[in-house]
Amino acid sequence: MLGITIRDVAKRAGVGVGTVSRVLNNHPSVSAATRETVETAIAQLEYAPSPSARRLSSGKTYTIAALVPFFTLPSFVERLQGVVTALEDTQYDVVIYNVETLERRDHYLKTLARRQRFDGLLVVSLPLSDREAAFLLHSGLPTVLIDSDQPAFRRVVIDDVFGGRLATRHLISLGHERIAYVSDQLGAPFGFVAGKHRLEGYCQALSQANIPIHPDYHAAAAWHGVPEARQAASHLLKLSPRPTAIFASSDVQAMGVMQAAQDAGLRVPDDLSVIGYDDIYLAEYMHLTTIHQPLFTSGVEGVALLLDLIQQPDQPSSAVSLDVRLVTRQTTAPPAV
Amino acid sequence: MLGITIRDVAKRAGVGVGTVSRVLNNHPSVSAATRETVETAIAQLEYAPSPSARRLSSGKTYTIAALVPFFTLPSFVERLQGVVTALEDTQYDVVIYNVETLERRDHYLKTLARRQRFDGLLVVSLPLSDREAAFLLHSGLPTVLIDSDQPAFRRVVIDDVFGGRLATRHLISLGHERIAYVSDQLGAPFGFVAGKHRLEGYCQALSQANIPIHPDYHAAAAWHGVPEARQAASHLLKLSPRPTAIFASSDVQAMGVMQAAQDAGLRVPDDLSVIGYDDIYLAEYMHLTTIHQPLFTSGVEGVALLLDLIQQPDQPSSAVSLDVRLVTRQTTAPPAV
DNA sequence: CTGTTAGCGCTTTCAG
DNA sequence: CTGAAAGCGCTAACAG
Repeated sequence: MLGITIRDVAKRAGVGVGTVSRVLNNHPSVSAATRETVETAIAQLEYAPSPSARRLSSGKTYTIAALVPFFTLPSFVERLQGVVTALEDTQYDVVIYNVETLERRDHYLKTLARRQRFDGLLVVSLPLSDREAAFLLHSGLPTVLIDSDQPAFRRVVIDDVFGGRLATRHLISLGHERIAYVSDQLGAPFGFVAGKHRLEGYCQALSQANIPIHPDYHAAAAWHGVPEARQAASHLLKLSPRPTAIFASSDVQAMGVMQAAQDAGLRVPDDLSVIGYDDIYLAEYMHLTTIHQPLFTSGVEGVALLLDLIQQPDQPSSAVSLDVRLVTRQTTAPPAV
Repeated sequence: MLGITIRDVAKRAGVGVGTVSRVLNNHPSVSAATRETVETAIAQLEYAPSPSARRLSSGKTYTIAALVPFFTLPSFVERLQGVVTALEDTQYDVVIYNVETLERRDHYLKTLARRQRFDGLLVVSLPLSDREAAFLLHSGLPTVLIDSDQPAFRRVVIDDVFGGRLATRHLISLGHERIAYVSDQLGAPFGFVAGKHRLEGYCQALSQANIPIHPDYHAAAAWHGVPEARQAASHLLKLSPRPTAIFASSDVQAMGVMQAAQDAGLRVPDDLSVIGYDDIYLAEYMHLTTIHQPLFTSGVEGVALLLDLIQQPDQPSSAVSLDVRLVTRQTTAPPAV
């Protein structure tokens, strides 16, 4: 099995290497009989083609790269799982690059596009500056964006403004007026825009209901984690008048908010309503009311776009928009009277 | 930049391609002056060597494969993050294979070892049968096991029997005697042994404390998820006498247990103590008392072993054992009197 | 439909 | 210390 080459197979089958290559690649112009012979030889020899040789010769790598920020955050993991799963039945491998700092992002963006390391690139949830976008485009590496909205690319997008509106409207419909919002740093340092968009939706919903927007009711947590959101929410809960509901811009942050509520001796949803965003796997366990967005599916769709783009590189950019929806569980209720 | 080969660099620098290759690979026998010249040429031409060509020629792929079950379960993700992070500053890429069915496991095990697709393989948390072990060993692919204890391999192991003892002892020391255990199916279908080992430790601790082991107090959940553990725990909580404490064999399952407690109107830790296992990121948020095991670190250590093994393939098998420890939070307390 | 041949771009002896 | 040359194993014309 080791050291067996296409030449051995050719000899054994009594054909030329070209023919073996053709059956390997399902080329139509091989007679059934010949194909049969060759396949037998392949089986007998337990031959497996060398990926390296195939890559060099064909110029294709059968590998795509996925650039993912904060690998461990549940929402990114669920997207990534969609990617990995969608690629399972294809001939493509996926190599993962985890981005936790700006340096790494820049480093990867710069190096991944060089030479024929990959047939395609999937950028997950990472906003691209115009410069980076131009660079990638110019590099010729087929690239698809998931959860990132650069018009020059094929991409999978989610309407976070709408999601933010949905969340806030739900709270309003319950009778809340003092509604606070916990987000990340609104873009710094990676330029994530989801938090900003959800804020926008939040403001829209408030305005439409003629509820004044209270800047103090927006707290930006230092990071995307639980403890940071907890701290931000604690601050909010000390305000007077105290908000009766908090919209957290992610489910993970909603967990921090619920912790803060507990710290303050407030019961959810009796004393405080909490709504999250994402609907990660654990949200159900938390009984968390949240905005569901198709995380897994976004990965699957991204792969579909990319494979298509690899086949036909010169396609116009376009966006596939995925829907969000409200999932009502047990952390929201009408405000106490 | 595209289409620039080593030959162009050689011409530009006025040297042979061999010399360029040598500076590319930091071969010692290149004069400082020549190296300088070549490096300048490389920079001017913005040359980047073709990985495909390099692979074919050298027989090395600079890529390792990671086989991971249930990609999305937090404990596996944290191990994987250790792997990805440890590989960041090396020249190795990692491609991920997610295993959710026996078929996929067998498929991957069989195909990954064929030909020079990878320089090494990392098997995470997947027990290997003797047949599979023999197959991998025979294939010659350098393989390291993380959280799996096949003596024929280099591996990173965790003493789950000890961890189980630790958890149970903690409960006993608090005064509990009616201690139940929630696990997965004890091995089926993948043969995971962690649940079994933790059970063993549980039994040991009980015996040492002269507490009789009550078979009814062990419930095997249908899967590793929250709802399954919830159901298993619900069953336990209907027993009489009812257990005063439950040891869940993972933090995710502990969440299900806490849900079941809530369902039954029981307060944690007042009416029921709960201890988990793993200490995943969210455990702290849950205020969950648990057994900490070094998940991230196990990935890092596994990579170290593998890179070492790739350098020197003929090393004896050996195990690196990582420590577990008790982390006391707020879900355990003395039983109500 | 199929055999032959020329590379793909790099690494690595082998001389010198 | 360095240049020339022989592959690595496969794909893709090009003949036939």
